[in-house]
Amino acid sequence: MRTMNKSQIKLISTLERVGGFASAQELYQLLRRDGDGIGLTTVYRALQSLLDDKIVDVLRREDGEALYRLCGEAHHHHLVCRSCGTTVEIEGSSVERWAEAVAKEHYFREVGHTVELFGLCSKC
Amino acid sequence: MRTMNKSQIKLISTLERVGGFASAQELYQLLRRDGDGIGLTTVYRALQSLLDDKIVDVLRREDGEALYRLCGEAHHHHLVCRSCGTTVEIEGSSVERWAEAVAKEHYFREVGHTVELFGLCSKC
DNA sequence: TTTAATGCAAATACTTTGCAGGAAA
DNA sequence: TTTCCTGCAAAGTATTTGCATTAAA
Repeated sequence: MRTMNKSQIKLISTLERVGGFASAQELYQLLRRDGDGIGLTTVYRALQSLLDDKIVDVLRREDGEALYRLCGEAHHHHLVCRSCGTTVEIEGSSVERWAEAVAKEHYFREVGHTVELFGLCSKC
Repeated sequence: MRTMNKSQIKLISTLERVGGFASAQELYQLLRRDGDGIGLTTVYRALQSLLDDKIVDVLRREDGEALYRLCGEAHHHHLVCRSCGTTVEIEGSSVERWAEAVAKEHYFREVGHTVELFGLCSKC
């Protein structure tokens, strides 16, 4: 069985609290605000472990910053407003199947995909 | 009409030569290899202008580095080997339609999308 | 004691900015 | 001259790593 240390557990519960996805820097700020004396390095290292153990997923914001979220829930993608940041979760089963097919066609293995939509929401 | 300076033109032709997408750092290296004395700053600034003028598109590599490519050509996506970097261009008309539909459904405007597949190619 | 976890500081890598010199109009 | 372009150096941001200390087993 997997071992899981305190920092990793803290990060998991913070990610649960956040509900969606958050960057390492944001998670760090949230924990510090809660009075936790955790260091930034530890946050990065714990996220890396969680990533290796496939407990969290990573994707990139438009500015290149890494965003982490818990896996396990139905895999979905996001429609993000590039002005105010509003995020809508979207379903993408058809995309999933398409990605699989393309990978197979080109003899690629272990294929993951990045599908994110960015635009302006109705308010912006 | 849009003005376009020498650096911007150099970058456009380099991007044409590359055929696909390339990072600012890569474009800089390519130009230097050709004996061009261009500076990295200028590469970044020219790319930013081309981006503002919607001459180029930007997407993110898995490690967060920005990749630029010319717009206008048939819009397609890529299947990238995360080990050796081999890139296969893939067609994605179904994805295009899906993205459009999702955007409309949520009243989003000016929606662009990022769809990239990363995996291991047959050689790796 | 032996191993794993932590934090600080330093190092990386990409990108942006301030500023002064140079080219172009 | 006046405006735009350029590059160097410095600053900024996210992330990683070396190392010594501490906590845990």
